[in-house]
Amino acid sequence: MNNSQAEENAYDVSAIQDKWLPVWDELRPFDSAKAGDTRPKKYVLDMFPYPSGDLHMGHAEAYALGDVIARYWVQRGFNVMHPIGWDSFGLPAENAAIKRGLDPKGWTYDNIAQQKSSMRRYACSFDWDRVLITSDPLYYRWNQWLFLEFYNKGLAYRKNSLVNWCPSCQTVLANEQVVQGLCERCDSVVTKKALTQWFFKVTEYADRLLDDLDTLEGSWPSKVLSMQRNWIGRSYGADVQFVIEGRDEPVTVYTTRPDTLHGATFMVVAVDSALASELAAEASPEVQAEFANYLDIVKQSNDIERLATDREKTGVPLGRFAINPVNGERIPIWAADYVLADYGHGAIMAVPAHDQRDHDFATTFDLPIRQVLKDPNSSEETVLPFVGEGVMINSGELDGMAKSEAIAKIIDDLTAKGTGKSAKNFRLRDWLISRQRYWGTPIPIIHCDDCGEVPVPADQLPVQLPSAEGLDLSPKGTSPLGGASDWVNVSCPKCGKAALRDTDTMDTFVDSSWYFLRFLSPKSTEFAFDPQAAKDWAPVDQYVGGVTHAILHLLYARFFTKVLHDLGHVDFEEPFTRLLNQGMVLMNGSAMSKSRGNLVRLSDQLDEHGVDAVRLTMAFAGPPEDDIDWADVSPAGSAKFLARAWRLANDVASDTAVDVTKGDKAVRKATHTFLKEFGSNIESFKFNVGVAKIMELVNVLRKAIDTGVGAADPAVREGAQEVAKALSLFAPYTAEDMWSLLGHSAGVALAEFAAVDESLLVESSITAIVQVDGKLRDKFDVAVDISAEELQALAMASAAVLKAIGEREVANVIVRAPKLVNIATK
RNA sequence: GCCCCCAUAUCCCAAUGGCAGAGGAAGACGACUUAAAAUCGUUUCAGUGUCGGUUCGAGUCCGACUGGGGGCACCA
Repeated sequence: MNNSQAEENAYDVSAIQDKWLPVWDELRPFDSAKAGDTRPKKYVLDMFPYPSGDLHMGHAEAYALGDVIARYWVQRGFNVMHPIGWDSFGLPAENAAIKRGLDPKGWTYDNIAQQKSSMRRYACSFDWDRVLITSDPLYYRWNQWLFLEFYNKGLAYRKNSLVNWCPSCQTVLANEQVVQGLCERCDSVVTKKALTQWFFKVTEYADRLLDDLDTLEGSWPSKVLSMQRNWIGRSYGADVQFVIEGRDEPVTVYTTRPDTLHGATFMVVAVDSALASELAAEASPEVQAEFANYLDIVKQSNDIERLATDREKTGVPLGRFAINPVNGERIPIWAADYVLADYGHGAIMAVPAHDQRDHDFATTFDLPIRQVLKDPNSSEETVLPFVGEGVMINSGELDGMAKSEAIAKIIDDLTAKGTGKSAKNFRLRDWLISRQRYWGTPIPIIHCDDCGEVPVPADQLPVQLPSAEGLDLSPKGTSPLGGASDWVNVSCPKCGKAALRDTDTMDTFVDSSWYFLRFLSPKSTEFAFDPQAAKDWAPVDQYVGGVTHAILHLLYARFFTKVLHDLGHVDFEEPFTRLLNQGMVLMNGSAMSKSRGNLVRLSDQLDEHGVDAVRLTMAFAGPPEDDIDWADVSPAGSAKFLARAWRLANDVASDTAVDVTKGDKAVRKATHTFLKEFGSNIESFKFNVGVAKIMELVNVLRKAIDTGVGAADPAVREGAQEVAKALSLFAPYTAEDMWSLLGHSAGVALAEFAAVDESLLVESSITAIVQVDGKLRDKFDVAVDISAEELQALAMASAAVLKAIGEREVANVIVRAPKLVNIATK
């Protein structure tokens, strides 16, 4: 193209990008803290990124979709807070630093700068005055403050227990970070190690975390709700006490099936529990030796082996006996690894006739099996184990009862005798938060020989991370901070004697559990977050992020919010009112990730198609929660459409001052039909449908210009303006340039949509359809206010309809005036 | 093993229980062009995974099945 006229009329992606970025930097359309802003407030939040490199296709999708929502509400007249930050502590920075011999800090902040610059180019509608970086002392100081708030409430505590240990990362892991027995980060087989570690008492909030999910029904994806429910895993049953021969204290077991108590023929305790060791210690030397040997074998196995479903049951008898409280029967006690030490009481009553695992165990070791339920629907002998609903047998006065009746009765009896009570248990465990690594928030506790655990006084916060210089960061099972002797050795805040800092750092999920509150006042040195700002803005109205965080992050953030509520810091109990989970971006069916290689590079896509086309493609590909296979979509097609839309603005031949209400009615109707539907499409996350509606309107306007009312008709200007505004959600550069071509000053992102003129949408006639037995037989135009009788008469007069009815007798006529008549025949 | 979600044209996807097609991609044809690209226009393409049920009427609701995806899983 060498003709200057043609150049002026060409849609030039990179020129448009270069033109508008600096203008926006000046205009700052997304500042949310302007003095005197009276617009209603809305808080839209995208999950903040981990700065592991430049932005990738996954970020591009997430931020494109978050932007659609944030920009939409701005153009609906809201003051939208849409902040961004970086979740910048964590192992990848540390591992990269070790590999390259760099400070994790340098690597992290370089990546942040890179991502920030890419976000600017990507035209994210972030409020750049509200940035936070979790590895800044300004931020993590408040992690420490929160830790101490939790500590003072008894919600942060240290205990020695068997914990998940990743031998490769050389650190402990939370339960949530162990996936199928593997480390979620490096896929190493996780082992168990007895260590003294810090925990947050999530279990104290288990009931509320579960019950309050009901309040999110309809506002969060049902998938996330069910994943959280599964994870918390509440079950109801009973605690039952068994007297142990030769032991003063009885042993309590938890069961969900107290109705089967008469069928308990042995007891099993977790081999790695303190109870098992204690019981074995009083047994014969042979038993002790056998037990010790078995415990050794179990300790050497890992979860992968332990969880293998087809594995044969193992265990050893402890030579001890328990007394069944309902029938006085003497039953043997075994130790086995299929019973978990940290669930319930680490001991079970085994009912082999009605539990698959107990049945397997009894079969393996030839233990007695007693049936106490029979299948009421089968006259034949019940196949054991029978776990369905049945009728009680062999159970004394319970005989003949149904399950629920028997459960109620036995709990009453046990309670009366003081040998049991109803109980519930959770799958959820307390959250292990200490990590033996460098790049994280130091735990603000000092250990003193005399005073024990001493919290760092509030006025001494933050406990700053010492410089990585001179520290050996390589994983060795204890925190690298232990090597910073100047840092570790302090005097006790209580007694002044020599004491040591806690050298562990916090799980980075602590950082992300409350960051949405920090955005309210990200620079405050006075508060973690400004309480007044929390009243004004929080909770988050719309949260956007990947389903990968369905359990971990979202559960922890909910927990934090509830604790903060109970501590009086916030007046709400759920952090995220609405949640949108976007899918993943795939290439030919494969996930793109750092470990598997980024099959498609975002920067290449942006260079090739432009920012707008990539963003539009993300929104148009399909429902946001579905995965996008990049091989199935067409960013080139998006670019083509954007050029087509842009040319409309270029073609409009009327003035900004023109009275659009004088425009062509049919074109105006198309525009206002669009306006009516577009908003609800966006609000219900049907972005793909919203884009299709824009395309439809563009097609109408194209036709109007080329072969219809012409480029000068005011209705064409009106339509083109609304196209520019709507396109601003998806393709901000193109939209801004269109807005400029249409004669407006910069800032289409702040231009509110026109109000729908309902009078344009009123139809005078409509196409009525006539079905015979549900099949379409005729259609004709009728007045919208036609009566049912008239419409039926018209339908019955139709030759096509009469032919379809033929000789049959009409049984029923359904009339839904003015749209439909259905004639049912016999 | 238990629980949840999904299945529409060659592909990606639309369709308050009421005409299966909004939109896009790919394909074909035409206009413009010396030609191509770009652009504009026209156009082809399925009865909705299978079986059964509810209904005047089912892609949509219910049940079973098949296929795909996801969650939980030795949690007593």
